[in-house]
Amino acid sequence: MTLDHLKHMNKTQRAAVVHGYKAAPAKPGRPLLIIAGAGTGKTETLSNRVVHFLASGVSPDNILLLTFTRKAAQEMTRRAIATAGRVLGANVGDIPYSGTFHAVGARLVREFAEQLGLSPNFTIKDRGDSADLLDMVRHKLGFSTLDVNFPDKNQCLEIYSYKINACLPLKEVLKTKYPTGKKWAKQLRQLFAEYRVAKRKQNVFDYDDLLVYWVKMLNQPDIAGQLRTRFSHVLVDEYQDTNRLQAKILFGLKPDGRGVTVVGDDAQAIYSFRAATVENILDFPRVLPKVRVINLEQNYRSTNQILKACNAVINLSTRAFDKNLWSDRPNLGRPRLAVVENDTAQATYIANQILCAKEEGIPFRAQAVLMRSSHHSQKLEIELAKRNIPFEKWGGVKFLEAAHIKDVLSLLRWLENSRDEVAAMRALKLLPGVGPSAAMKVIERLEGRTGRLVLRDADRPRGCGDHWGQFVRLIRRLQKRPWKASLPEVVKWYLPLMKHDNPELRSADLGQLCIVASSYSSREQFLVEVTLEPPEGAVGPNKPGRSDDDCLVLSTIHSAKGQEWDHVYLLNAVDGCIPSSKAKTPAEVEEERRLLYVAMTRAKNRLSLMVPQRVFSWRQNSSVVDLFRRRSQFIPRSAEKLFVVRAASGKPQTRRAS
DNA sequence: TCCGATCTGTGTTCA
DNA sequence: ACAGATCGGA
Repeated sequence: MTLDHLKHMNKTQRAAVVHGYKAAPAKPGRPLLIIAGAGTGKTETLSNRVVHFLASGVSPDNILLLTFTRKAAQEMTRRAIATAGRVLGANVGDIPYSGTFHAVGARLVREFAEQLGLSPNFTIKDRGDSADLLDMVRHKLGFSTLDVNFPDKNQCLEIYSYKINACLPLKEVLKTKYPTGKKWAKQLRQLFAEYRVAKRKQNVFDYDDLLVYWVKMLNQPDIAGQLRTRFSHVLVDEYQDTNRLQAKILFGLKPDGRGVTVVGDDAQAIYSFRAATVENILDFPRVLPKVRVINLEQNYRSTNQILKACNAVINLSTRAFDKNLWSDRPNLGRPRLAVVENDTAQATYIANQILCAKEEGIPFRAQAVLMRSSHHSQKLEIELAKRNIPFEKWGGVKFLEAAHIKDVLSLLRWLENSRDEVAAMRALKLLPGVGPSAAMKVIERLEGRTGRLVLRDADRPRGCGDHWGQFVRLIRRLQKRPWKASLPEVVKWYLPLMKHDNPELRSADLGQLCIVASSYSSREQFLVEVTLEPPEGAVGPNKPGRSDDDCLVLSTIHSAKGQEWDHVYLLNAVDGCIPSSKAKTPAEVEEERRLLYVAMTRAKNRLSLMVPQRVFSWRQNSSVVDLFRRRSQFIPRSAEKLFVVRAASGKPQTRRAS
C-alpha cells in the first residue's frame, strides 16, 4: 500500500496513523496513546488512522470509533468517510459503529436486549424526564415531605449519576462531592434502589443505563465474546474526558489493549461534572505497559502570538507538566483584552467587530463567540438580531427541553410505551383541572393493563369535564391513523390548552417540530433519535432547520471543543463568569482554567477576550443589579504583555449586515 | 384534599 | 425563564 496520501502530514502524525499497521493485512496491534495538544491535527490524524485501517482491509463493521459529543462524532465520521472516498477511490458508505458512547451503547443494548433479559423496545429518558421519574419515586417514598433540605430531584439525579459514572459507592460520593447530602445516605440509597425498580417496570432507560448495560454485556461471556470479535479496532477520542464507567467499557472490550487507540490532552479536561477523570489518560501507560505513546506538539491552527498567550494561561496551572505547543504560523497581532463598560457595550463592540471583519472578507461562519454559560449571550443575541447578523447557537436550552415541546412529546411517548409513567403524568396534567394527584389516580388505575394504551370513560378524573372525552378520542384517533398525521393533530389539540407564556413563539416552535418529525418514518424511530440525536438549535428566533450558509456561531466553551475559527471572541472573561462563581474547590478552579485554555486555543488568527467591568445580574427581587467585575484571575498582570489591552467603547452603531 | 394562580428565588457545562 | 413554595377557593 502506498502512503502518498499521508504526505501532507508531519512525521509524528504519520507515525500515529500507521502505528502497528505498516503492512496489510492489518491485525490489531499494540495499544496506542496519542497525546494531542490543541490544534495539532488530532482529528486529521485519527480519521486518517481509520482510513488506514480500511485501506489495510479492515471492514468498517469491525471499527468502533467513540467520541464524546455528538458534534465531534459527526465531524470525525464525516472526515473519515470523505478521506476514505478520496484515498481508496471507493465509497465506504458508513462506519456503523461511530458515535458517542451513549449512541453506540443504545444500539448495542437494543441489539442484545433479549439476551440481557430486557425488552428491546425500551425508551430512553433525557435528563429532565429521569429527574421527574426520580421525583415520582421520591414522592411515593414520602421523602418529599421529609425535610426541606432533602436534595431536590435534580440534585438527587446528579448524585445518582455521579455515583454510577464514577463507579463509586454512594458513601464515597457523598463524602467527597455532596457533603450536604451525607445525612440522607440511607434515604438516598433506598430512593436509588426504587428508582432502578421503576425504570425496569416501566421499560425505560436513562442515559447512564446505556453505559451500565454495555458493561453488563461485557460481563456476560457469550455477548462479550461476540463484541470482542466484532470490534477488532477501537478508537476513543477525547480520552481525558472519559469516566471510569467508560474506561470499564474500553477495557471490557479490549482487555489486553490490542487494537486500541486513544487520543486526548490532559490540558483540555473539562468534564469532571460528568465524573470524567483525567487519571484515565494519565494512567493509561501504567495499565497497559506495552502502549506506544506519541506526542503531537506542532500546532497548525493558531498564530504564535495566540499560542504564547494560551501557553501562559495553562502553565500557571498547578499541573505537573508544562504544555508547550509551538507554531510557525505568521503573526497577525497579539490577542486582545477588550475592556468595556458593561455587557451592553460588550454586545455592541462584538457586533461592530464582526461586521468589520466581514467587510474585510472574513465570513460570519469563520467567526465565533464563546461563553462559559449559555445565558451570557442574551444581550448579544438581541444585538445580533437588531443588526441582522445571522447566527446559530450551540449549547444552552435545547429545543427538545423546552416545556411546550416536552408537553406534546409526552403524548407520543405515552402512546409508544403505555407503562411510561413520566410521560403519562405530563400528558394528563395538560388537561384542565387535572393536577399531580388526579393524574396519579388515573395512572394507578391503569396499572396492570398491559400493552396498548386504553383509556375509558370510567377513568375520568373528576373536575376535568368534557376535556376527558376529547382526550380519549384524540388518543384513539392517534392509534388508528398513520403516524405522519399524529403530531399536527396533537398540536392542534394542545395549543388551546397551553399555559405557558409567549404562545406565538411556542406555537411556531411546534410547527417546526411537526416539520422535523415528518421526515421520520415511524413514531418509534422519531422518539428514539430525538433523545440521543436531537435536531440542532435552540428555541426562539433561531430555529432548527434555518438554512443560512453564512452564519455566525455562538457557543458554550464545552460545545466548542474540537472546533476552530478564524476569529474568536470570548464573552465575560471576568471572575465570577470564568472561573464560574460555582467553582469552589481548587480542583474545580483548575478546571475553569482549562476551560479558558480550551476557549483561547479555538482561535486561528484573531482572539479577543472581553472584559466588561460590570455585568448585569437579574438577582435581587425584580430590580436589576449590576455587579462590578474584575478581569479573570487566570490572566494576571504578568501575562498582560502577551495581549493588547484596550479600553474599547461599545459605541452604539446602527450599521447592519447587508 | 386538590388545583391553579401568584409569589419568590435562583440560575454551568453534556449525552 | 422556570421550579418550588404559598395560599385562596372549590
